[in-house]
Amino acid sequence: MIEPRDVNEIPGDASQRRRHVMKVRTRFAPSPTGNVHIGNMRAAIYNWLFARHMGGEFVLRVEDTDIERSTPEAIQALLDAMDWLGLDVDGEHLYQTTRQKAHLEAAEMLLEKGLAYKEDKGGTGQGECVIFRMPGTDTTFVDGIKGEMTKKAENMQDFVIVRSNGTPVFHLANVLDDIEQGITHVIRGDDHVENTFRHIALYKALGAEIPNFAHLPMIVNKQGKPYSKRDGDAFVGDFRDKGFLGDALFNYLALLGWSPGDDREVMTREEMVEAFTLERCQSSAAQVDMKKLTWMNGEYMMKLPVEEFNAMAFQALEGAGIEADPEYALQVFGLIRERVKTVADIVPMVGYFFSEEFEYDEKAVRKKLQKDGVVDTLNRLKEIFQSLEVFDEASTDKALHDFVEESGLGFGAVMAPARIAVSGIQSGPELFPMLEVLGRERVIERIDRTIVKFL
RNA sequence: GACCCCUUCGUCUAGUGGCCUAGGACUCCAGGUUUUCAUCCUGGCAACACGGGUUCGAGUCCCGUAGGGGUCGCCA
Repeated sequence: MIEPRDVNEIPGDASQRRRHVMKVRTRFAPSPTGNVHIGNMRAAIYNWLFARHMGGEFVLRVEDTDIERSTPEAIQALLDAMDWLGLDVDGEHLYQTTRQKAHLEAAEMLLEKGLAYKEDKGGTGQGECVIFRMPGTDTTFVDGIKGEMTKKAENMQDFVIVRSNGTPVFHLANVLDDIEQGITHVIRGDDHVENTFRHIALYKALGAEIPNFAHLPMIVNKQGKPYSKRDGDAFVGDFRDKGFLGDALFNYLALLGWSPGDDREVMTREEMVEAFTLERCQSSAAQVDMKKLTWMNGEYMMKLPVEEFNAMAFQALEGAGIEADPEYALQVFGLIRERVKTVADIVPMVGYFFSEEFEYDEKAVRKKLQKDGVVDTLNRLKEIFQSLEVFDEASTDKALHDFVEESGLGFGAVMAPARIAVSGIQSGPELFPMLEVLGRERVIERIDRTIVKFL
């Protein structure tokens, strides 16, 4: 049996001390319920980062003891989410349901040693459950993030480890499985701090070496309360649906409660792995800032290889039920590529390229189109475009400039109506490349339609 | 209520006793670039929760106060 002082009383940073002694191994132990909370996912990210930084291993344990919710689909969703974020796992996954026998045997052993006892707790008549006896000594551990934590013996109570129906309770299963998987560092949410005192007692009773613990602050909403479904976007899937990139969310979440110590924010995986330490983690709660996430996502979007961007755009189109000629679509994507902040921006931004039923922005029509002279301008523009030998970016650009010059109209008085006539809105890609992609036929047709409809 | 923990700009953070008249990023505002929008550039607004100590010197150390959070299940 190894005494706790081995872990807690040697001065210096335990994680570094062990680096040379044993390989670091961290874990992610989610319940597969179909949705992973971002707080949990951030914990997974920190575990992953820490393991990679230390040259150790990161393993997965699926806590699937809730039979009703732990469906194959839910497990797959969990794996997909991890894959999306690029959290690669070492070794085989451990499914907790396969461990029940071992859990129960351990409980039996504790019973035999007198470290646990049976009782009908509270006299509820549910039958006897197995209760772990707290040792009656003060407990101290050094949290990798929060520092030294102490709990007095009188403030700790015995707790149930096997229910009267014979199933093991979380505390027992969790500790036993961490031992089984050789976990050296348990990095988890703040809500487990109190459990840690119990778990340490269990490790001792089981004669196992106590791992290092580190507790991450919670992610909270604007009111400072734990971030929940009510606050929206509480699950990893929500972010994927909103068009965020896995790499961007990873980077954002990594920085929510940790910083490399310098001014870097948009960082590569390698840079984050290199810089990550628990000592640099924050010990106070953090709020998600969607604006900053969106900004960061935009940074990642711009760096995305063209092929990847196009693949995502095609997928988005398909998802929206838009059928498009691939060649034409590719040209359209090129036009909007650098203006997109999230994948979800794509469809609303390209709608008018693929349909003649696009909407006209009312305000734009009123302010820019329904003015004296615009009919003439558009008619003239149409004639010019029709007469062009080649209809492309350069030729439309030149033609329009010439027209502006000879007519004495301002650029705004020509460009704005032209843009609205062909796209319905005032903002968008540069006008001339856009005209080229749309093609002469569409452009002229749309100008005609605009005149009939509004002027 | 008991026991633990937390507290720097609106938000994420840098800061480990002098380099801090507190730095960066996002947001917001103003100007410029782009004769659209987005981008980009420049500038600006904006914080050490409060009160006591310790010290020549405190955002940094100590003690209180206030506020916030977590936990107190045969949930995980």
